[in-house]
Amino acid sequence: MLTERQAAILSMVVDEYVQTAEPVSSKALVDRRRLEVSTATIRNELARLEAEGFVTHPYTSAGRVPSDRGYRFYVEALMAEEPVGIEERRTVEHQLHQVAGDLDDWLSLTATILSTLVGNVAVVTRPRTTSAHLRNAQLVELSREAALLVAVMDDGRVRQRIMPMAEPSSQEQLNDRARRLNQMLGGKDAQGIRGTMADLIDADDIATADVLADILREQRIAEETFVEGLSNALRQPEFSDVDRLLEAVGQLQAYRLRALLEPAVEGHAGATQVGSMRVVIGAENGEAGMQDWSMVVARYGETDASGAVAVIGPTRMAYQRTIPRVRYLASLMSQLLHDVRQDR
Amino acid sequence: MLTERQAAILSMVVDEYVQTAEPVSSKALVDRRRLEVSTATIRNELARLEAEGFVTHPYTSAGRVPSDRGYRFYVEALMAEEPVGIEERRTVEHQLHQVAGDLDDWLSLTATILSTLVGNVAVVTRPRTTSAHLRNAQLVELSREAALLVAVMDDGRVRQRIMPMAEPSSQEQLNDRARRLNQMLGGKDAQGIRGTMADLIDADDIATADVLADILREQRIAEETFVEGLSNALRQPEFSDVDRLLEAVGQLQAYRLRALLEPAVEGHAGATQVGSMRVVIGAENGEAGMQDWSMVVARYGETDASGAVAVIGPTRMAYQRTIPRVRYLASLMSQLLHDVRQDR
DNA sequence: GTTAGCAGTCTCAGGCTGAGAGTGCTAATG
DNA sequence: CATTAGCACTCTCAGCCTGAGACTGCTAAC
Repeated sequence: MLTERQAAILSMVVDEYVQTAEPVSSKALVDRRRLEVSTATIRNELARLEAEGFVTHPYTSAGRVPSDRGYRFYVEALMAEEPVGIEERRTVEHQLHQVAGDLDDWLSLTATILSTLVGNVAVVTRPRTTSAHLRNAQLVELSREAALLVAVMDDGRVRQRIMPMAEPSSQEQLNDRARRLNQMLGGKDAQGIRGTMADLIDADDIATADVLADILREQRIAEETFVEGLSNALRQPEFSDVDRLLEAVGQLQAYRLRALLEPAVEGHAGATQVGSMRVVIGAENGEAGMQDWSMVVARYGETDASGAVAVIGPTRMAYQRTIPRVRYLASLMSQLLHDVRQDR
Repeated sequence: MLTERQAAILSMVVDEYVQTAEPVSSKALVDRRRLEVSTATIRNELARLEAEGFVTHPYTSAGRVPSDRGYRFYVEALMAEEPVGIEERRTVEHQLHQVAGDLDDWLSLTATILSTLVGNVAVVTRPRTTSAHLRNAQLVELSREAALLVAVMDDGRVRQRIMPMAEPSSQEQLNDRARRLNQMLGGKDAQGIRGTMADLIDADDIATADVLADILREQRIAEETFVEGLSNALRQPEFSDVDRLLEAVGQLQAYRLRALLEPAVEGHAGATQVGSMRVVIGAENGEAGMQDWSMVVARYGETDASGAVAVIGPTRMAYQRTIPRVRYLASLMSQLLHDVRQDR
């Protein structure tokens, strides 16, 4: 459907536009790419590409800009990925191993690294298990009437909650209570705990079990989603106008991003899979107000506990660079997660 | 030094300018405030105020704008605080009691609430103790070779760290180890733990104690500082220009805010105390690039564990509203913190 | 199929202008 | 002596215009 030359030209248009953010003229292509043909020939080809819907015209006498369809074709058929260099890898891995072992640190650092690598907003979500199980609960004395409940879950979350205690108790007594609860509730998910609650007699035990079930079920978008690099993204020329910029700041709130990410990870939407990754371009995500945004998403983790690593930015995005880098960081996260979860 | 009328006029200029964000003309004052004198009289007074440095002129034929000195005088002598209404209090307290008991939740929610209340960026820092003490440590089995160390500190922090274990151990054994460590290290600060380490023999005990000391000493700005309301602040007319806006986004990074807040809390800088609070106006903070920003800061907590609640925004800030609201939320936080820490 | 050439289209920066908003000063007033 | 009317003067700002420049699309020739 596209001749070889047309494909080559489309590819150049995308590359050029991604780099300069200016509509690409026939002259620019001939000059900068040293083509053997004249601008008129290019113009003819561009006109055909436009007829097929791969590029558009902002106005009569402006150069060409890739359309969503153009980007899509580019990503699927034309693009040569820019591999993650050795030096780049070394730096990233060094940074990641720098931080002490804590899942949260890794997630947030990964987002930061990815964001600087690609110059756009990076989002990393915490791995979600189909249903979290209690690994361990502890009670720490705060005062005679209140204790701090610390719950460790098998998805790596650690959550704390201040619990008023009906019956004043010492740390010794709290230890006993925790041991008892761990014995009865350990390894169970929220439903399992609720099921066991009938067997509990002590009021504080029941209250604690109740809170534990709550915590297991709880999902807080803000805490589950690590977003970094807002200011990186905002430096893009597409936001040189204040309204657009404010609009962007609004759209890039954690909870909105989460909503955007969800379908992409699940694989609805027009998203197409490219080497285990999903790339959603422009209006392909159905979201209103997000028609000019693209998203590159990779899952990481295993089937029973997986999260997503993603980059979000204007459709004019360096897909060549972004896609391999998202894939790379997702694979690193998979590895880290695997190490943490090994032989349970 | 200022006549009563001059003071009244200055006050009106501030009020008017805060509201409209437009330089205030003599006519605007007479019209909107129904003054009994003519615009010419006002002009004379304004000229005198300008000679004294309380207001300035952006250009020859523009109205007047308060200077830092003008705001300072206004805050200290003229302003009538706008009290926090009953209804407002009710909503805030309702929201705060809504969330489950966890210090982090309160801190972040407080920042969010404060930000919406005053329409600027709100910053809340975690209470810092002179030196944190270990309250309780737990070890949870992750795999045979790794455990999750969960440390609860007396400043309310709960921190986790994945620990590789030299000696493979079951949860039972980890429990024993935790009990032993709590006995020896409980209640100690980083220094105390390092002092006790000589008494430990087991390699894993030593490694764990080492990490605990680390955690106790550790201070992470990102985790200690809750910043909310960026997009609220950016809607202010002073950021109608993209460069300024981007500049603002850059300045409002957590680590920068922390640097800004520190001296204000300590009480260096030109900051002056107003009813247990500090108000830093414009260039009074020495920071370059922050000359157009003001800051209202209140400490909360007790002498041995205190944090700060603050609002940061353009010098054109509704001090009347902001100051009482910052004070109010700081007092709420003090109360919450007191409840958590009672009779230790 | 390619290309030179040209007319036509559209944007954009820069200059110009008149309206409008304010001020500062002066001289008159109570 | 404080106040005020009045006026000349200053400066901004939005709107308009314009010419340069950038491209395209088409035509006709190669």
